[in-house]
Amino acid sequence: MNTPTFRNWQSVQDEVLRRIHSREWKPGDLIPNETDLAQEFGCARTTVNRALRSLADSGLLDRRRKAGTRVASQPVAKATLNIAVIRSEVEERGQKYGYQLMSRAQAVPPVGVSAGMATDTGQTLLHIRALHIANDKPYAVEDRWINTKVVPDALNETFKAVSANEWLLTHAPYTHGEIAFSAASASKDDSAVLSCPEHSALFAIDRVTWDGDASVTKVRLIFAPGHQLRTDLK
Amino acid sequence: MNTPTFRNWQSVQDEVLRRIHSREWKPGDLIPNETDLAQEFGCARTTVNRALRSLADSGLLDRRRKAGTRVASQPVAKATLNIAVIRSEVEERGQKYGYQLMSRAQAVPPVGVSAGMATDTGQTLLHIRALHIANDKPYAVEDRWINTKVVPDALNETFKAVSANEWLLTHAPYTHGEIAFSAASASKDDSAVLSCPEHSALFAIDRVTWDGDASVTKVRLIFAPGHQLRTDLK
DNA sequence: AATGATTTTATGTGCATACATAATAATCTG
DNA sequence: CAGATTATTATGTATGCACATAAAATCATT
Repeated sequence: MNTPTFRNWQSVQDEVLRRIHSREWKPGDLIPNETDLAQEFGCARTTVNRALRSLADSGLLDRRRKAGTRVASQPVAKATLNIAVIRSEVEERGQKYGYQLMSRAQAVPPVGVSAGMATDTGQTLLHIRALHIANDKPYAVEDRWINTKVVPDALNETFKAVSANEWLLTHAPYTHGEIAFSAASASKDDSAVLSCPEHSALFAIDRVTWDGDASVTKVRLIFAPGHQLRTDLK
Repeated sequence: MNTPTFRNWQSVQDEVLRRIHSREWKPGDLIPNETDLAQEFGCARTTVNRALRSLADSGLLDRRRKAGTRVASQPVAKATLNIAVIRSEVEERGQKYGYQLMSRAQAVPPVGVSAGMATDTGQTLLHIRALHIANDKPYAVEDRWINTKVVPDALNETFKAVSANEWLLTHAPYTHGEIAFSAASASKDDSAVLSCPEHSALFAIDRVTWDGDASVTKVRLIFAPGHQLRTDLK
């Protein structure tokens, strides 16, 4: 009986996955090199490379030049979160989106913020507080500082109709950023805005984005009780 | 003056990124097709393809056959979380890892669990509760149900020395899973184990993994107060 | 004008080949 | 024998070419 041929990289990937999964290739095992696999599968090495590279990207294989390819002994599960605009996020749940600006002011931020944004301690930033609403119920509070040295146009925007969350995406490009997820206890203010008991456990996202070595914005999103951030695991 | 040539896909990618970032190509814009870019950059179309495909993977470009490639109008930021074994997670922070099994029993789970795992309502599962410790302080509580129909070997394992978190990774492969992050209020039990006030806001991770259409395990991890899950944004 | 068939076009992929690069293994040298 | 040098090897990538495929655009037909 002959080995069937694998004509495309997807099917090669599937076969490799099958072998890993069936424990034919166990975690930590060295698998055959690309040339041998190509011969076995009846395809070009390029095709095998594509399949294996993709699996390595997703953390299932460890590859090193000369050392070869082995099945990851601790397959690091990678969960990819799509951080979308809040309006899209709400609408994707089939809910009606609403938005309300709570405050907008230029101010010198607390040191925690200026430190996180690497701005001068005395530098004035634009401070926005707003509420995102889903089906007429509070969804999340946005507390944001904008570096107007980097995004001067923000000063001409009222943020009454369009949220800073959305406006910045299309008006202020960024090169990279950091994001952190945590749990926060509802402050008196939070509880009032989100209409929940004080000290409720709330899900929080903190994010800072950068344009090169200058910070663009720092935002904290605090979600209404019960909020979950979910995704698939591969 | 001549356009410099871009000899590898990384530099092509960098150049494309530069153009997007400099707003030469704005969100929503259609960019030149691969053939034209290849000519402009002085490289093969394959190379351009590699660069653009990679950018599309990371969500910065939208590509459709015949329709062409355009800059994503709402660049969905993708945050990739590496969900590692807790021990590695702790050790990577330079802290000493400790582990303690709290309970291990076969039991019929509450309906919430059997529903989430799609097991029969009456089916007995293996229930593990354990504490993960960092620098001698409580780090996270693990509350786990294991489907012994899928992983019978788990019945022969005491989980006294090795955590289920770790054991399962090397002994029970999975094909896919779901993961959710949320905030939880500390129960009386949680607060005792994690030595924190009752009703503290705690960060929680819920995860279910599957082997084909059978669930392998369902776990809830509740972290000590102040825990953050952080990653870079691209 | 609505419908359906056909053409065109941009991306998607496979292959053979060549060379680059990193990391290990083997060898040489003082 | 330690340390430096060189060879070997597996992956990484660039290229030209061919063909596949999805989807938009066009044309033909009713």
